[in-house]
Amino acid sequence: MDSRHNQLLAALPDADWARWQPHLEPVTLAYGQVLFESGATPASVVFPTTAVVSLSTMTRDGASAEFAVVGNEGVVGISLFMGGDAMTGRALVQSSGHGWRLSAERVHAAVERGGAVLDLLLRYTQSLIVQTAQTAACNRHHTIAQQVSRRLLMGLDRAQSDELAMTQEAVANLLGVRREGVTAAAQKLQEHGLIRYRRGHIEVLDRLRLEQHTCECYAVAKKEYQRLLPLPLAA
Amino acid sequence: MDSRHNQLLAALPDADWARWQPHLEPVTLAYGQVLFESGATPASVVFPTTAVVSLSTMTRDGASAEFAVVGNEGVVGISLFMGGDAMTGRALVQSSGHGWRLSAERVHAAVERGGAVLDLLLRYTQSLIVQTAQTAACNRHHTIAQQVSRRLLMGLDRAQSDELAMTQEAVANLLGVRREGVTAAAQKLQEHGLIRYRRGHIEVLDRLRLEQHTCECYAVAKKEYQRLLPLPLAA
DNA sequence: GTTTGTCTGTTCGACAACGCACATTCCCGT
DNA sequence: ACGGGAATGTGCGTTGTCGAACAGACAAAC
Repeated sequence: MDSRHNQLLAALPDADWARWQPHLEPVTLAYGQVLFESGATPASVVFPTTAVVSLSTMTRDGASAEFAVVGNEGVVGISLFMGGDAMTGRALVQSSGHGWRLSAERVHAAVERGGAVLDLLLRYTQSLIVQTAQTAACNRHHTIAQQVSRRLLMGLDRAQSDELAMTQEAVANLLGVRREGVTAAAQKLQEHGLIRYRRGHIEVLDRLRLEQHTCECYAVAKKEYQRLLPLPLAA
Repeated sequence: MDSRHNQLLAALPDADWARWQPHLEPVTLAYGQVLFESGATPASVVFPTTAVVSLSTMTRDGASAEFAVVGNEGVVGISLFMGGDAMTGRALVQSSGHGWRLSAERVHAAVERGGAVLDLLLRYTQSLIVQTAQTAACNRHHTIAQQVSRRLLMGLDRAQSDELAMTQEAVANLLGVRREGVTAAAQKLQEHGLIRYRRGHIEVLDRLRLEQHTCECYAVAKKEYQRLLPLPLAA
């Protein structure tokens, strides 16, 4: 598994890459694993390659709501370079896979050095803010069906195949809605031939029509990421 | 109006303050004014002193949802130091007042210089992320009454008095709910003696009980701000 | 003091999502 | 091959919010 399968790592200038590369440690992330707990100070950031991580806030009464998804396009643990060490919100592994870990110490050093690395991390953070803000609006205004579609597409962008290994209940927990609501939405999507699912697996058949079916929140977040972190950097 | 009535400016180390002070221009912000439009590149950041600014995302069909509030504790236009020049989301003046403007050029220079100034701006940005993420969860799980209370408290923290100059319809637009819902919530709050209102004015009578009535979202965001930007820095 | 426009109060039906209970179906491991 | 457990399907009644329409009531301007 190439380290540079993570797009942020891939976008590093050669000099910075050379500095980091010896200190990147491979990590295996398993579904359900709590990567960082709310309030804790992470010992390192994680650049996912094949794993997908979900960031969510918990409410007093036990409910939760995802506000961002991080896969091989990003990094988990931004609080380490934003200055406040502790995370707010929980980082939960949503899809098993791999990633690379870099110690807090190295991250801090990179921030002090500044330059292209810091610029990259900050740009990514801005895209994360946009994603979060868009999620807030989505939670307010859009139907469950739209949100399910959005979430599937976001998962797909970070997956290696057309198939997501997640149950409807898992989707419901992420969105913070009832499982039955997700079931109903999934049924409609399947009737229309946009997806096909079986216990714990959701396959996207017609990505284009799924995008049309979704609210704009998906496109807005994706577009903003592409604007802030254009792929040419990764080439 | 003291420049250092803005808490971020007040927290600057003397050396940095000396560098910035000659270049801060006073601005007057009027209710309803669009400070930054979505997609535009701001020419400067604004540090509010008495004004209050609301950050919101617009949906395709014209609805909107506020995801953060910025007053004298923060700065508007973070995209200028985060690297992507353009803002996503609209910055709307919610309460008339004053602030200080600093040109994009100076902001960029400060980022390159790094050090305490950058650290301060990044810490503030992290608190903004927390506020946004919490808003997302709040939109998902909490009732209109709770959200109205939360929003009143957030306005109060950034106001100079116990009275907020805003109509119920304005509150509804911010939250992205119907005006009638806000009316119902305000009535209950008034019955219980927590607030008193008349056309376009809302006075908070019992702040403590209002805080108890609200969801935790208010406290979470406030606490995180205080953790990341403790007041001693401002002394 | 009257007018005008804005703000607030109140109603109705409609609908999305909720909470709960339980039936069914499929996968997986032994 | 088959049983157990997890995942999905379905049916209630209930609640919260919406959309629209209109009545009253206040404040500022003329």
